[in-house]
Amino acid sequence: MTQARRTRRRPGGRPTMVDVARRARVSLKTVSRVVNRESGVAPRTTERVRAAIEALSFRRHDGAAHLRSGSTTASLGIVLMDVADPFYSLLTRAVEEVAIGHGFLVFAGSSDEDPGRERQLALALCARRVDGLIVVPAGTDQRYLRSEIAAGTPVVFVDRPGVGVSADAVLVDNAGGVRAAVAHLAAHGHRRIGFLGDNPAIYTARERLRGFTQGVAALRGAAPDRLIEMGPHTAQSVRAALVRFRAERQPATALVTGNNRITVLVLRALAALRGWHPALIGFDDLELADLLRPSLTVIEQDASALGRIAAELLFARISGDRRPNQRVVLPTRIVARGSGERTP
Amino acid sequence: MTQARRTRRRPGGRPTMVDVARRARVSLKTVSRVVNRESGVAPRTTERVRAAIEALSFRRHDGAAHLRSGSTTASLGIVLMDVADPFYSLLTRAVEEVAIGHGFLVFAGSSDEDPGRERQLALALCARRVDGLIVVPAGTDQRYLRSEIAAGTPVVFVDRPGVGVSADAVLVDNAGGVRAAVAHLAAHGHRRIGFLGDNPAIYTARERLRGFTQGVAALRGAAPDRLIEMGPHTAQSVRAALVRFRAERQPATALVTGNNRITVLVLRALAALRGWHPALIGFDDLELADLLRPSLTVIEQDASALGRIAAELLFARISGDRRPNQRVVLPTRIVARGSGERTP
DNA sequence: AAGCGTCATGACAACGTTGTCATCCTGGCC
DNA sequence: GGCCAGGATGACAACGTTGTCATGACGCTT
Repeated sequence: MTQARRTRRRPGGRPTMVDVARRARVSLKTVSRVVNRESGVAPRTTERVRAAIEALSFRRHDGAAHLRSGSTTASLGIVLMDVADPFYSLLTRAVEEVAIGHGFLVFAGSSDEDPGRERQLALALCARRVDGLIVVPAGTDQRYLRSEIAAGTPVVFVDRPGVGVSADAVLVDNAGGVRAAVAHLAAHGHRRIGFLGDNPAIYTARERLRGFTQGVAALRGAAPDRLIEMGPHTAQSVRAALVRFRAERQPATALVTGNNRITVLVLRALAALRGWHPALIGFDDLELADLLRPSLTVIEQDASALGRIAAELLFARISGDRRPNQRVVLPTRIVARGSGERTP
Repeated sequence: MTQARRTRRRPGGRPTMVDVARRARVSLKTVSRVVNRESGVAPRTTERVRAAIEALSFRRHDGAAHLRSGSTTASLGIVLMDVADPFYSLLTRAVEEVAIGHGFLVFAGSSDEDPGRERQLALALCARRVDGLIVVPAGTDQRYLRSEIAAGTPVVFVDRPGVGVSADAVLVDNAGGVRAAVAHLAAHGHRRIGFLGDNPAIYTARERLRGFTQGVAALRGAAPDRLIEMGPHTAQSVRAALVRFRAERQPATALVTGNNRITVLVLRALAALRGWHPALIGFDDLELADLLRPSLTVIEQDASALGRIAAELLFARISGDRRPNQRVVLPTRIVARGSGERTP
């Protein structure tokens, strides 16, 4: 009964290897061996330990194991703009898929474009000793990651490059995508093309604007300056921009939108603004794009590939890859469905 | 120079409190006090320690701190079907929002409707000693969570109830939503209503089917049995079902779909199957639903509220709430936009 | 001058686990 | 019978941190 009392673990707490050891009448170390499937434990002993583990529903404390062995925490951190945004949720899923394949778990957090929150999240993840970090930069300064990288936590930037740190980056050819969209519209006879972009503080918004400017510059006789309206956008700002684009001496006959959210706002505004039907190409695909009338032509970017490649790069770094930092740029693709093929 | 050698930490590793202590010429404990903002450290000492922390870019190892103090790991786990599914990504975001408010981070993982993966993920999260678990059950048996709950890790089921365990659950009134949809269609004159549901192995699919059966039973003279087709669905199976529904002696004049994915498949199939325009109500909203023609009437469920309430319940448990297990059921709402108001 | 309270600081153990090394037992060999 | 190889097992330290308690210095009271 003394034995019984010693065996009883404090209620509410979880059993430890010591509890298991007592119950199986072996030493702590033998339990450790069984748990870690080390060789050199007699079958009968293994059996006893297994039974004790089962009876107490013991589960090893991974954190303690990691602390002692100094090995990996088998976890990744990912800081992105918004887990609920379809683009980033696809990206996250792809990262998770790769992580699971390596037996890793994923900590995810949304920065909401707030540089402070980005930093706070990233550093909190480092404090938990994640083995690697995937970051969609929100701020314009990632120097705070320098020491983490120096300390051995690899970082891969995705969708946008990090600033002030040298690390890998996996990006999309934003400018090229918009250039192609402009060329596509031009091929269908458009010369007056409007652009509604996101907040130019965001890298991708700047790049897409750059692509637009380049694309339009390549067209003879197209002067776009007045047909550009950068965000952040609301239903009102989009509507106002469209009204303006239409009221121009030579109204816009086609539009390019800088991201999903803006595309949706434009579609709604156009529906309300009856009687004007400019051609339209949106950046990034939408679930129901093919079911709209006319169905929506888009610049497709592969969020899954972005996440997958970033994760693979990260795992390469985690397993010791010391090659110079890479910058991978994924192509985009125009998916022609109708809205981009209307003629002026 | 002996000092210098002793101060130098092994390259690649992260500095520890001992390293900081040596550099600041104080004891380990004093560093701990400064890091944790404990009172009773002289300003000059605090300053020296701060400087050393800065110089070494020391960051506390949260895992070690948790291990020693036995306190919370300040992390939550969430196991759901698919992070990339808009419904679940909204839910995840809501959970994350509540978690951030408590200073917690979130581990997320997708089960993909695989019971084995659900179990593996959930137990892996427990092995990391998350302070609480939010689970969307994929399998039909969550008994494996009993010991975890007993050991003090609270679990909240969301979207679907757990089986074989007593724990809180936050659900949606699936049956009620579909009943309301059927009533809505009936009010517009429909008596021949078809239902395309998901795999009946899934709780929500069963509940929605139940609501459909109840709703139709409440209509005089409506005999639906032949107008039900459960999944899992593909483009082909949906098309076949629609062809059948239309070929009936009394063809269906209205449809209810059991989830987003099926709604989209039905919309595509109907677009291809020209000339037939049944009324349609889909379960769960879609981003562009209002931009379709006719725009889509849906049974709206509040994924954010689901996640928020589940997380709040979980935090209540984490902070010691011992009230009996709760089952919260959130209402749904019919959002009438056009497709559900067509007359036969 | 002795005594005492307060403040700043440090020594040491402990959290749950794993790595290193020592010990013990068994059986085979000479 | 003595010796040794090798297998099974355990004792102990250590991972990086925090809680407990002890220590020493200082200033104040009597």
